Amino acid sequence: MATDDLPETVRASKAPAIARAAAVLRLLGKRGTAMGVQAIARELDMVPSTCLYVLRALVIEELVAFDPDTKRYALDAGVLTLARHWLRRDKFHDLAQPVLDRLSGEYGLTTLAVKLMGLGHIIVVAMSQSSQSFQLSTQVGSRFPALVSATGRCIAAFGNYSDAELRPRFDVLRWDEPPSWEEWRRQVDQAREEGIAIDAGHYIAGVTVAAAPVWTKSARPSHALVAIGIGSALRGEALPRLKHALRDSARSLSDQLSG
Amino acid sequence: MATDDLPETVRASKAPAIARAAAVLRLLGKRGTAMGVQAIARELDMVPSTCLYVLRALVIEELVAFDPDTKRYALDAGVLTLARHWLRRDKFHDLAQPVLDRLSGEYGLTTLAVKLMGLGHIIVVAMSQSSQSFQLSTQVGSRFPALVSATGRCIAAFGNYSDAELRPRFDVLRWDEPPSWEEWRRQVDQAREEGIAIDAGHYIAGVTVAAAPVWTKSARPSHALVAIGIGSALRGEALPRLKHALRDSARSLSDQLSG
DNA sequence: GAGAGTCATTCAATATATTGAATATTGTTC
DNA sequence: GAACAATATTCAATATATTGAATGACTCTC
Repeated sequence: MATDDLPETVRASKAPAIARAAAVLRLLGKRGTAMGVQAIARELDMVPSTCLYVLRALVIEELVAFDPDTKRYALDAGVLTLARHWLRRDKFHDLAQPVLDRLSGEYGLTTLAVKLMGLGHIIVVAMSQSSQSFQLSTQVGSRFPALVSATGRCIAAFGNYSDAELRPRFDVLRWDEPPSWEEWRRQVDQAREEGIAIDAGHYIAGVTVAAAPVWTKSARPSHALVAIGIGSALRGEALPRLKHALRDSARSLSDQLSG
Repeated sequence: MATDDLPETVRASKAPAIARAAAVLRLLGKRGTAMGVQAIARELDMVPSTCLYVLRALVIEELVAFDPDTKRYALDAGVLTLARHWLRRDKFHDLAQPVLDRLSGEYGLTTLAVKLMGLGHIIVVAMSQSSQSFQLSTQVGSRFPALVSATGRCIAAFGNYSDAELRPRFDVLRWDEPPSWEEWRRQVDQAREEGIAIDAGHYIAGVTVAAAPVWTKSARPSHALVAIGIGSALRGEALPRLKHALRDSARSLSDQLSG
């Protein structure tokens, strides 16, 4: 989920405490600073006493740290352990990392491997940056809206979504230089033909982004490889070569993951 | 917690669903492989239907991924996002990283920053390895028993725990070359005098580990800096110098964190 | 290709987590 | 330093999550 205000999420579920707990964790993550029971409860529309019990349970599980002096709650290191476990067994992460390193080194840019989480958002699961490229800094675990930038065109091109599903999501995106809906649709079509999507300075001015889909077995792509280059780095000859390399790498990964 | 079989954890709490959810997450993390409802329920002594509802809630929160084909559940990338948030605002992590990098480079060894979670265990929150050192590989998020190795002596020396608390924990530790209780107590005393703890090949044969405590404000140290060197790298002159450097760095971090 | 065994899933009854008002505690203002 | 305001926390009543038996779906065996 992403709503963070937990209206139907809680009501529908048979385990609402879990939805509340997750919302608390996300809130504490977003804020960063430690928060009191009341503040958390207000933010999430929870009853303070309920919030307290949720927090206590999370403290026991070491997902939340409690400072007895200030009576404030913050994320605890337990979340790190979970993340490490995830990274250890994710096949895609393992296979993608060396590919990213090679691409980064060869073309002198930043590369990402992302997991596509439907139409909601994507999550960066691996990253590699060339020593020469400026830190177009993104971290593993970062989330971005699904339809933005090159990855967004990739999802739209290969996800078989209807315009009715895409349009409302598209309309709320934030770009440096927003494309019109028609323009974007054309670029999506082109991405479908070429097997790779390009964002030429729309998402971030002066930055070119390329994204190639990776399939595991389902009808829709589950992941994508992304390359990010400062505009000048991908002028002329370089971009076509990169497109080939990225597309081939993505295909190769798809094969390995399906087999 | 850590028991993972959730006996009193669930019963005592006012939000048992959260304890169950955490246990499920840890189990899925430990196993790595995707699991079915029944298998998870059996492992954790849960009713299958309850387990199903817990899993569904976790899937909605994107902490668990569900494969509709195989009907198996596994950790999802959402845990990454939480971890990233934790790393972003943890003051200790931010301050410790450059210190670790400097120490690693200067002495050609692997350094860690760990968070001390009471007498149960410690969690690695930052790491730096010198290019020349062999990968004494440990990852951010790794957990170790609290009392083992140099960190263990550090905790025992500065934590003000009674022998009655320490002994049972000590007796179940696994070492390459286990020290006797008396021997260990002497080493703990020495650590208290010197302000830094050493494990000379006990935990892992041929590997010397040093750990210096970091205080934030409470009576007990909250973190520690750790240096790990292949035996020969810390013979003779090198070890005393490293001890000084590590202790000074830990002191300096303590000051910065308290201020 | 039928049958047994396992698995995921549903459903109504009950044990229980959630609620909000009341109390205790903390921090703040004059 | 006292009184206030805001917060954390407790507690019993109720709305509800948990339970386990029953159903449906699946896979493996002969």
